[in-house]
Amino acid sequence: MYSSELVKGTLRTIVLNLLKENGRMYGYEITQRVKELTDDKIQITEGALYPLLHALEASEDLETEVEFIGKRQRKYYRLTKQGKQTSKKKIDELREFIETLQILLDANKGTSHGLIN
Amino acid sequence: MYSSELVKGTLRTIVLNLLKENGRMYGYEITQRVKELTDDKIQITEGALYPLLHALEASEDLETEVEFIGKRQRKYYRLTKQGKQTSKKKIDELREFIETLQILLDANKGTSHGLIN
DNA sequence: CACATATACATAAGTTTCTTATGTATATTT
DNA sequence: AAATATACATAAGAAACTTATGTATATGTG
Repeated sequence: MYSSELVKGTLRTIVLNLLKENGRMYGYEITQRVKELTDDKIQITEGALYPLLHALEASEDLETEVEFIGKRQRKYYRLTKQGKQTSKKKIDELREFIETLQILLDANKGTSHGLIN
Repeated sequence: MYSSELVKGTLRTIVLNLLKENGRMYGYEITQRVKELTDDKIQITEGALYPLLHALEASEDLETEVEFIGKRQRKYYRLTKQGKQTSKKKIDELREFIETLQILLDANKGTSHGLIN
């Protein structure tokens, strides 16, 4: 499990990316998919996910349709047209950010500093 | 510039890594170094940095020595023995987290989903 | 068939960690 | 001399979580 501060900033992008790749998903499915894909290393809590989904719906990046499995309700989310743009922007930003982080982490490697320990 | 939510979770690790690579640095120097290394894409604000440095000193991951350049004070920070362990742990965690993110971002690429748009 | 676990949603209080604003002071450049 | 850069610091407010709690249906197990 990663420290929660790390996951914090990337949750929104992770969700947008999943929806981009999968067309539509419901909340519980998202939590399970992330668990699977990350081998339990990232676990999205419901208290973080549901408010985020509601916010993305309110900003019109997501739209919903409710279905019933027996008597139990499922709320499916999918990207709106605007949401597809948002998701692309966020995903590109995250990829660039990762590159920048790697530059930072590798800076000064190969100098006399930091080689011991 | 990256959205602040992205930078949020990584600030502590970035600072610990810089100190690991550079031996000792003072606050203002850290802000400038990060600006340089990231080509202005990450700018650490003083309101974020100084409280963080104080917290890392309180937790005994950092120790300080004050020097004077003329009449102006500089407060140098360096990793303690414990801080070196903390920094290694945090840096390793960040590297792993980046790998996990890349798995997530590349999941489902190559299926029929997500190829259009 | 009772009980535990899994599925599925939701919200609220509290915490952490930043942003934004402000303050103080010295040094350098124009 | 005035603006900008260097150098520290703190405080109020905002954002985005965690943790706890609540409701309800469905499924597996001894």
